[in-house]
Amino acid sequence: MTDKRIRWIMHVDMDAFYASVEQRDHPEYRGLPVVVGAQPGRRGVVSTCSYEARVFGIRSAMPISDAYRRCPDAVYLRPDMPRYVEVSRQVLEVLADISPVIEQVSVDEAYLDITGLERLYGPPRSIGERVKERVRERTGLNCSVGIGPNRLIAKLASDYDKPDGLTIVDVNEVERFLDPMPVSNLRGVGPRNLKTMARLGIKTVQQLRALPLDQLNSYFGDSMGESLYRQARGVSSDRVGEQSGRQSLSKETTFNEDITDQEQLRATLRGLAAEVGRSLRQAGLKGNVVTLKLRLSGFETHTRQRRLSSPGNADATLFRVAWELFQSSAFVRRPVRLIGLGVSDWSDGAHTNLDLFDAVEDDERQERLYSMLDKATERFGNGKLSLGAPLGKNRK
DNA sequence: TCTGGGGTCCTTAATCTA
DNA sequence: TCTGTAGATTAAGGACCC
Repeated sequence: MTDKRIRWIMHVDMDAFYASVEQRDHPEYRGLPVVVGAQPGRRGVVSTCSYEARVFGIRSAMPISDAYRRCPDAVYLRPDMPRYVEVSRQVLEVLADISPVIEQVSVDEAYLDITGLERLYGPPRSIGERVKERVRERTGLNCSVGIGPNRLIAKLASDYDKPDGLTIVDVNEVERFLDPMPVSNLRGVGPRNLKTMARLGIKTVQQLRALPLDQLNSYFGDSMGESLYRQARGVSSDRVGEQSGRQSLSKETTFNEDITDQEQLRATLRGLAAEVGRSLRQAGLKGNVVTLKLRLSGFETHTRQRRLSSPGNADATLFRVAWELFQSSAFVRRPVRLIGLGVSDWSDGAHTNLDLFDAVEDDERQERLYSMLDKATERFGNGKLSLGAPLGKNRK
């Protein structure tokens, strides 16, 4: 039997998280516009900025050059992720003390299922106040809290009154809460879908709700159509803590100027392969698919991927495949703005003797082994080579 | 005009396979 | 053996999120 009780879901969102941590740790920054993100003068965007910086029109995801133009005297800082992760861990400890059903969705936000905690802590508002107070005591930082019957409403509620807000939406108030809201607040409504909405004359959730499902499907596709239909009615999952784990792992880098130098690209890709390889090994993961990402001048983006003959996480393997993808692409002589390397489709633990190759630490020797294998494959074909598990059959 | 990095999920077209 | 087809898988691109 499924539990049909109305649930109370809480969403906790740290206010201007990175910037607030910096202001907490550096009293001299308090009261000043603080911008955390790329270094001014280089390519990049704003990660987070303090509320003082927002007065100048600076926002997350804004090009750093734009932010600098708006406020050259702001404090510009590079993100210090290890410190933010540490503070995030402290916040999570506080939340775990309140409810055992908890799900961290990013470094600065989390969902809690607080259903049934009323007997312990009082009504939802008291629980929200308790969370805010405890987080402030433990970290010295403010957060915004939203509480509602499901994840969507909780999240919109925490956004509703920022910073330092606490918004509770009862199940009977959901539609009234949603009605005046701009559709851009809904999940999946970015610049593109917003344009389509504008063409249809839809600005608010109330207007969106007037559209029948088949019409939404025809404008936005079946999947997005259904999602919008449900969101407009305040319908969403109330499950907390069912994370599916990571699906891919990648590293990428943007050059300060577009480059064509093959040696520099090769060296960068080798570095990325080493970083991805290290992260994979730390996580105990091996992937079946290697993806090369290229962004050319003009922001033209392409990916090329190849399935490995056996799951891998060795630096040299990742580099070799990615470099081959690059060289066999039509982009070899084009100026490159960004290059990235990713790995996905985790193996279920199947092993082949190719693992022996991957275990060879010396990159040059490993590449020689692989080139010998490639030549042998050319001459005899995969089927004739005895390499343990059948090649290309390691899929789930 | 300018658009990072690291992800997820969806759509579509091409290709493989029963 | 050839051919057509439907469904699954793969590859690429894109929208979006934090």
